[in-house]
Amino acid sequence: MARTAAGRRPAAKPRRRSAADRRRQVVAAARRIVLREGFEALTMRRVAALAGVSAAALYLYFPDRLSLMAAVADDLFEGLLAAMRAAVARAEGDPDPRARLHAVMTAYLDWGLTHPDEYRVIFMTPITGVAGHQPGEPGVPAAPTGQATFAALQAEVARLIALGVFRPAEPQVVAEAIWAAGHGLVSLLITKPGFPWSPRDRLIGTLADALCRGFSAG
Amino acid sequence: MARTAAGRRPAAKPRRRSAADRRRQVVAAARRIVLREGFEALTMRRVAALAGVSAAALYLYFPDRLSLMAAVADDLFEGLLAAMRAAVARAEGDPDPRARLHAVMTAYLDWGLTHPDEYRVIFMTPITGVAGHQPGEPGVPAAPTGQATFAALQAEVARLIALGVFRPAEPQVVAEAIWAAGHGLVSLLITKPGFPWSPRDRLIGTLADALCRGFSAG
DNA sequence: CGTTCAGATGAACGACGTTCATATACCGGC
DNA sequence: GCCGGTATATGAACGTCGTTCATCTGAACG
Repeated sequence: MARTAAGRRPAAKPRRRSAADRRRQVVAAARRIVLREGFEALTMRRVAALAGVSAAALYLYFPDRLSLMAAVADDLFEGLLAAMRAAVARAEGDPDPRARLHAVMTAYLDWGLTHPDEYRVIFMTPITGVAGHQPGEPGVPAAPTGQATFAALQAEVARLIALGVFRPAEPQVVAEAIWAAGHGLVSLLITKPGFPWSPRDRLIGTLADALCRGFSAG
Repeated sequence: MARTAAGRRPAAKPRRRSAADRRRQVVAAARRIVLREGFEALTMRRVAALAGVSAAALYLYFPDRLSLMAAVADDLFEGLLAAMRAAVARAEGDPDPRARLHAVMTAYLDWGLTHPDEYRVIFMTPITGVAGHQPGEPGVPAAPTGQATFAALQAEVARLIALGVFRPAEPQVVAEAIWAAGHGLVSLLITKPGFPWSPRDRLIGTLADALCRGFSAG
């Protein structure tokens, strides 16, 4: 009953707001919650309240909470993708081809560490029923923006291999390994802040250098 | 009201079990739940029921749910530590010093992938209030067994550096990077089972080889 | 104007973590 | 042997969560 005046029904052109628009509006509200109140506040009731809808209405657009979070993740992915693209563009003219990969990696790590709540939504949201889950049958549909982000990394790796800078290998596997290593660093720093970590800069540099060296030819 | 006959009050010798024993009993019940019903079932009420106590009684031994989970994590850590020790012992006589590290790494990865629920308790339990958390001020006390596990990895790295197999570096940083990379692989495979991953064996081998090569001298 | 029907709602359900007044069982002092 | 004090455990309760459902509403169509 809170703000029905604005939210209940847009009087004039009522059905001009399609279901897809409503969906977007809900996702936008959810994103605002993550940004302003953090990961823990990402709740169906909270999202509904901020979107000016009842909690039950969310289930008209998303079958359950995990699907909503998947949509939010896809939305938040754009921030990460933009940061990585910007880093690549910045390193565009660098003569060392490795610098591009290094830029992509550090951009990923920096973004994750400066946006921990968003990172948790995107990459650390647990999947229900891990034990009985079948790989290859996604419980939640994959996010297109996320696929684009991984594709960018994979393309970067493929280029390095084609140039002979990296030793011959399947770009897919190498990209997955690099992604996993970076994700491990970010997620561990987020999940275990009490561990006596070495300085972050040193940690990031050590891991990025080791991976570059490890995949390099020669 | 279910099984009060057996659980409500142990009539005969109630106080012969000291507080520490009670704590252990609760942790044992929690571990059984993780093993038999999975991570999602690790609930205060469920643990209490299996331990034959009321839910409120848990708060006599643990200030909150996260502290209970920390104790469970320390308990589960022994399984991982044993697996890693066994792998090291198996590779004891190998002439290649890198083989020991390789054994430790693959033991870690294998254990995590074959015990996803336990792995989630140990390494993927989210910390409350990430946003405002101060690194260095642990929200939950560190698990001694966990420290021992990391120390084993660090010692392995230090030995490789001392032997000149690895290039000179601080063992602490290198061990952290290796741990992070391995954790990333395990946690991503657990959290994103829908992603079109390369075969696990190939993934594990690629990452382990790249890290070994990346930190090696020469 | 009357009917139909998708869209939205409030209330409710069961489960969760956590708290609290209450009751019980033990233990030292008489 | 009894008694009061104290630690220990409890059931009930609070507020919140995800989710479901009968009900209502208001636009669209004849």
